[in-house]
Amino acid sequence: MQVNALARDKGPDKRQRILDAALKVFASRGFYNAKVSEIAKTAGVADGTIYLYFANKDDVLIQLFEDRMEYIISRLTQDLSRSTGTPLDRIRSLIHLHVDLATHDPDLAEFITVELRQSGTFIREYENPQFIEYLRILRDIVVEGQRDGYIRANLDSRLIVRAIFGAIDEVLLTLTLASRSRSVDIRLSADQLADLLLDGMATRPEDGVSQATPSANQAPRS
Amino acid sequence: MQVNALARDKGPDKRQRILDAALKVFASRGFYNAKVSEIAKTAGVADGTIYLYFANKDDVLIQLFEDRMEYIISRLTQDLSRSTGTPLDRIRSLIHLHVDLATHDPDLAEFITVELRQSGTFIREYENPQFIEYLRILRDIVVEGQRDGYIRANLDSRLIVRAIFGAIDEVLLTLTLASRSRSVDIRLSADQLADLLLDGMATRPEDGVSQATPSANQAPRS
Amino acid sequence: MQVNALARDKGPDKRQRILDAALKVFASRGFYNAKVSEIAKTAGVADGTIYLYFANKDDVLIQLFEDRMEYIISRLTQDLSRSTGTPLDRIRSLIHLHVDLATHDPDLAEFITVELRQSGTFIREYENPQFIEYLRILRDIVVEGQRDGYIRANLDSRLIVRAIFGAIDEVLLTLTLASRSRSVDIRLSADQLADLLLDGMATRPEDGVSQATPSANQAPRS
Amino acid sequence: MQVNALARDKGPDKRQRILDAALKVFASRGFYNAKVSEIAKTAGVADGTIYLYFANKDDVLIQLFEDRMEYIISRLTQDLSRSTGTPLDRIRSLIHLHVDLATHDPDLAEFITVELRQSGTFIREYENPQFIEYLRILRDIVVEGQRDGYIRANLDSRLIVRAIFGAIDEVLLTLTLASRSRSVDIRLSADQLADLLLDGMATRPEDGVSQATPSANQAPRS
DNA sequence: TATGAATGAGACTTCATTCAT
DNA sequence: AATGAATGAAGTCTCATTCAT
Repeated sequence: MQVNALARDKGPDKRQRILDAALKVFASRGFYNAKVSEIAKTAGVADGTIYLYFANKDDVLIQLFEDRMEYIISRLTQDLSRSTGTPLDRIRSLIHLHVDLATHDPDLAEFITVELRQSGTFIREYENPQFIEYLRILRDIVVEGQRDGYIRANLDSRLIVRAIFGAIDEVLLTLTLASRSRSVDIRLSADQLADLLLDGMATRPEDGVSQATPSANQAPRS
Repeated sequence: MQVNALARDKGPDKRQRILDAALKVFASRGFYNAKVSEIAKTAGVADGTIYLYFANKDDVLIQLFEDRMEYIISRLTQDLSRSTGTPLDRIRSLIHLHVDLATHDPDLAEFITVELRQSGTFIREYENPQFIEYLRILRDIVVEGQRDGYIRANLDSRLIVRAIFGAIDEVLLTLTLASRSRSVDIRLSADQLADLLLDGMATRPEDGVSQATPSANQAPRS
Repeated sequence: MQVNALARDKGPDKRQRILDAALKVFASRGFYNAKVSEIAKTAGVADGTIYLYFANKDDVLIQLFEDRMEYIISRLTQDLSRSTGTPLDRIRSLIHLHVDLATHDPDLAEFITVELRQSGTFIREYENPQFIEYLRILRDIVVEGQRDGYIRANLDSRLIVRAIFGAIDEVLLTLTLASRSRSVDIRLSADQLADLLLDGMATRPEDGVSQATPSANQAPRS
Repeated sequence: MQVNALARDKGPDKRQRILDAALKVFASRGFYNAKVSEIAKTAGVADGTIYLYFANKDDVLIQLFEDRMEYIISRLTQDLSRSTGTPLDRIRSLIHLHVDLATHDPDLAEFITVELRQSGTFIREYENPQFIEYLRILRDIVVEGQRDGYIRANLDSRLIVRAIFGAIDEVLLTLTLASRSRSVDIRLSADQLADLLLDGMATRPEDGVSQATPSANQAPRS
């Protein structure tokens, strides 16, 4: 009788199918150029069906955000809980996770990267709780790192967090767009990005004449 | 210089008045929610007049980009030519310039920050030459810095450039949105951001006692 | 009698439950703003069930009309057969019956009053046989009254019928809408309305100083 | 420059053309079945043009009401100011006016007759000020007539007003619909309706065998 | 050049109706 | 007989763009 509970009759749940389709369409056209009818066609449902699961087009965007951010956060939480390293190690993990996610799901990367910006302008009142949660997780690591002496305490933790996020975000956007044409060594990029953010771009005395290899750049743990 | 301060009725240039109006409207509503008629009203011209200077709404966006990026690049070129320091100093200057610009023209900051992202999706074929030029300038500094040993050569220069831009961009977005409510010490942020990108967030041996952290907590490195 | 008082789950008759629900919804929203799904919910059935009993939404309206008009006509026939008075007395009875019905079932009053008008425009081809029957009954009384000298024969009987109906209809609409807010003495209104239609509003010689009481107004008084 | 003031460039004002078209379409299809595009086509304008003059479809209905009721009220006021007779004479004038109007503009008659009912349900919050004004004018006459002994004071003036309006309204609706097929002597109907409402339908002693002529029925005769 | 009323394509959304279960 | 998720036709309304003045 009640097919609501599990609802796995036709593929992986119609709501999920619609969200998947929306991700694809939003990523390729952008939210405003995406037509509801195109999402419907991509999802293999009728136009009206979308309105059985979502209040309107905006709501599709919002729920898609929440759905994907939730997934990202759960993956992040998993990875971090497994990580036994220093806060710096964990930030490196976080960067790798992002790069991995973007590699496996370029649409998601582009979507998050492009549309997240608009959410400031688009729906000013929408507070985007999942993204705030994401920033909070990252900030907790930074604060812990500052407390324990791994991270410079004279830097504002919120600024660090934003800088990290911005750098990752932009690099991912570039890589994603680039990888659509030519292949890029994304894993290498992750390491370099982590090096840059953790150790800075300036050379150091101990770097010697011929700069150290990436691995050698890591916080000295001899 | 900006002449929109006076903006007499038959203003300095109708085209410029329209661009100024577009900046204001795009910043507050976003490109897609901005109505041509609102730009016209803000500029004090008739709707049709806009089409005497611009091919269409997209073209207003593009020309606004070019106009503002040109201005930014010219400011940047000036600042850099004046600067006699190392490439690292010049990057620090660049960061300060951005923060200054954003402080003086929050609309511009929000516009660039938000709409630039879309230009990837929005007009895929539009190559955004001014932005490319901007990245080129920054990259030249980085490459020079790597050649002269100021910047770690094992980092991909394009990645460095993107990371710098992403970090600045995100921090500016945050600061701009935040400053609309509460006042923020933006100049301090510029310095910290430069410290972070140039020197990294990890503490170093030579950081010594000065750091405000419990020295005992510092990453064990013996 | 109305059985919707109890309306057990497998109620008296699903068709009747739907009609009762439709009356409620049509009265409160009007036919065009009423949603089939709302009727279904009110009736406690599934949307699709309605189409087992009715061809479409229009058909619900039509059958509801016929159902209620049939009821009104049967009540009317009863009352009139019981009445031994003159045609004028019977018209007075008819007016009272209407006012009584409207008092006991405001939804019905509003529904008939508002939606009947549309049936002229709405479904031009629908002849509304029950309403025609209603008018025929009223007309028979009038014609009889004219034949027997109770009613002025120089007035067109169809016009009299329409005028009576129109006056009742409008007064009921007003009373119904008004009574939803404040309480109104509806029975008194029925008497006055009958006085007006039967004896006219102009004073008469015999009315004397203190106008005649309603009961004294009854004709004939030769 | 400003063509707004007079705006008589293209026929009798575009707003008026749209209202005229709306009247025609609403009368023939009813409000809910009327399509905005049909109004536009009938008016000879583009769909979008309608939204330059009206906020939405509902607004067209409301403004049409106000426009036409204003016209009716102005005609009514003229006629009544010219009339030197008793309140009863003036009510007779009012009835004649209505019948004349309906004769000359059947669409208007049908529109007012059918759609006015819905305005109770349709837009409950809309108070329909013009109609209220109309009722007020009629009621003033009735109250004056009661004060001066022409109209029976034991009848509630509001009820009289509603009964008069209802009777006129219904008779007009019938006549209008009927006259679309066969020709009807409408002027005669006006007289008879006035006789009925003013003097009632019951015969009177003085009516004698061959009922009194309309003119002889006029009050007062004390 | 400038205007701004007018245009009309096209998007979102609703909801009566269907049909597989 | 009953369900209610799904359908998709169709309507309202927006707004970039045009063009007669």
